[in-house]
Amino acid sequence: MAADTARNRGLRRKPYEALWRHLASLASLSDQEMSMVRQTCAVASEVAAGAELYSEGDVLRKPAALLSGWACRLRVLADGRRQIFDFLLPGDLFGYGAAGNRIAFTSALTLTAVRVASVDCLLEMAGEPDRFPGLSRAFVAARARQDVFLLNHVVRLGQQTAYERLAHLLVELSHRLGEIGHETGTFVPMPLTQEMMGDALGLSAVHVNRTLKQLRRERLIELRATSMRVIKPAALAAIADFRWPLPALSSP
Amino acid sequence: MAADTARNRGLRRKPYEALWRHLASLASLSDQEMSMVRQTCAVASEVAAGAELYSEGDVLRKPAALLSGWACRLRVLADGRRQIFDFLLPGDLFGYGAAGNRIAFTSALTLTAVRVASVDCLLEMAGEPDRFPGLSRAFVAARARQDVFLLNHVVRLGQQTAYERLAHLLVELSHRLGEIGHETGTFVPMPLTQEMMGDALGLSAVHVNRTLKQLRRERLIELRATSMRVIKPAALAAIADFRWPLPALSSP
DNA sequence: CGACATATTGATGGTAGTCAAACCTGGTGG
DNA sequence: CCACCAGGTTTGACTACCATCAATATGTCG
Repeated sequence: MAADTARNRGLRRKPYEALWRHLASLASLSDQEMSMVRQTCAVASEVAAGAELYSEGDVLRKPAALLSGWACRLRVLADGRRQIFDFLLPGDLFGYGAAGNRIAFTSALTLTAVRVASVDCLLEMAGEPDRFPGLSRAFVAARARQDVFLLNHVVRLGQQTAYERLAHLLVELSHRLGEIGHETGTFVPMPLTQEMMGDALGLSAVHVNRTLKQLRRERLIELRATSMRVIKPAALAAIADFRWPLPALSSP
Repeated sequence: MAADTARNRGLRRKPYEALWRHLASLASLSDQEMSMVRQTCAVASEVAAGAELYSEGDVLRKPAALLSGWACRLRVLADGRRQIFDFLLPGDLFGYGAAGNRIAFTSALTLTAVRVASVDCLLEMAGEPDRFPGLSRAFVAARARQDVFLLNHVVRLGQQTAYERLAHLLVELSHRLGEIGHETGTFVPMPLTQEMMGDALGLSAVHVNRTLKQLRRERLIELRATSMRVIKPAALAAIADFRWPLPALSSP
């Protein structure tokens, strides 16, 4: 099984670890809330790589979390060009609309085999800020975080060179992986193909390849088949004009 | 109808007309709600061109509507490069965060002199879906609309050529102006300089100029100093792979 | 092993950036 | 009234970044 090899290589992780770490990084959760998060992750389903999680125009009925594996939100143009809006990493929430909206404005596609858990019940809890302030704030922050990533993405695409774009994407992913327990400076998962990076960054796969080569030559990163190591995070961040953390979020 | 003469002259619109038309295009409003919208617009303040409406990181305390004039949301990079995320047109709401978030992730800048009205009270009404379903749905839809514009913007920047990007932007603006009473096919306001278009589309002002020239040569558009006429909307939309209207929004 | 996807490298061309100069146009003030 | 100026537009010449096409590795899985 692909899932086994992937897990054996890295640390053996509990099914709930990514979601738990992710939410905890967004707001402090009560014992009860943490317990609910763990319970939620107990029931998960496997989805193969390359499958559609939902499609543009769908009614969003099934809020969910990614427990393992990667996915992306994207749009496919009439002539087959693809634009990836953002990547979904383990621990990320998806499939719930902003502020009452229930229609998907993008499609979502798995990039690797993934494990998915429904978070219906967490989302309902988050709707009661008085009883569950932690979860409530975490869900608001999760959405805000996604909005910020999208704005950063616009800046990458509009203003940065291929070199800067790639640096920016890699630091961003590195930081996000850090939040779910992968220490920066070590080898972390990187299952994206160069074509996927190209579809996200508005570059051809060939040019992604050449640019990665340059980053490697300069000893800023090190690449393996499905993992990566950021050697000089600060240098990469400087190249990319990368900003982290998110602007502080107000409490409701 | 008073609106007709106003439209023909291109000026002398009622202060509330743009906001009223905009909200009405998003949801049907009750008489009471419409009356409140008009009252809200009775108190407005003038802001000069080039002023900051709010700044990245600010706490959003003053939800407002643009009654006249244009503005934009943007970010300025460390080295002075600017990326415009979207344009605010008369009738547009701004300065209220998504889903409980109260921090501005972008700055907002006026591009012309504008008139602004606080919509605090409308926003509060929108928070009571049972009493004010129309306003409530309109505010949700307004936010969803902005999200869709941002996603479209990513596609423009990532996948389209300068020619396509400009066509896409112009059709989008043309449609939005249509919603607030400027008939497509006639001369409509276009106060953007070529530099502003470039900052939005990730192009140099010089290249915007050349590309506009091409669109004019092909008799797709006609440009005056501060106004524009889209001669062949369908052709422009085809070039840009433009999609309208928004995906239908579900009722709450 | 053979089929297939992905990565790598080279050669070539087109799209769009940069630099620079000229040209409007509307506003200001002598 | 005209000179002047600032900001915006237009055009040309040159450059560079990145796409495309093509061919070869490398790797993975049935």
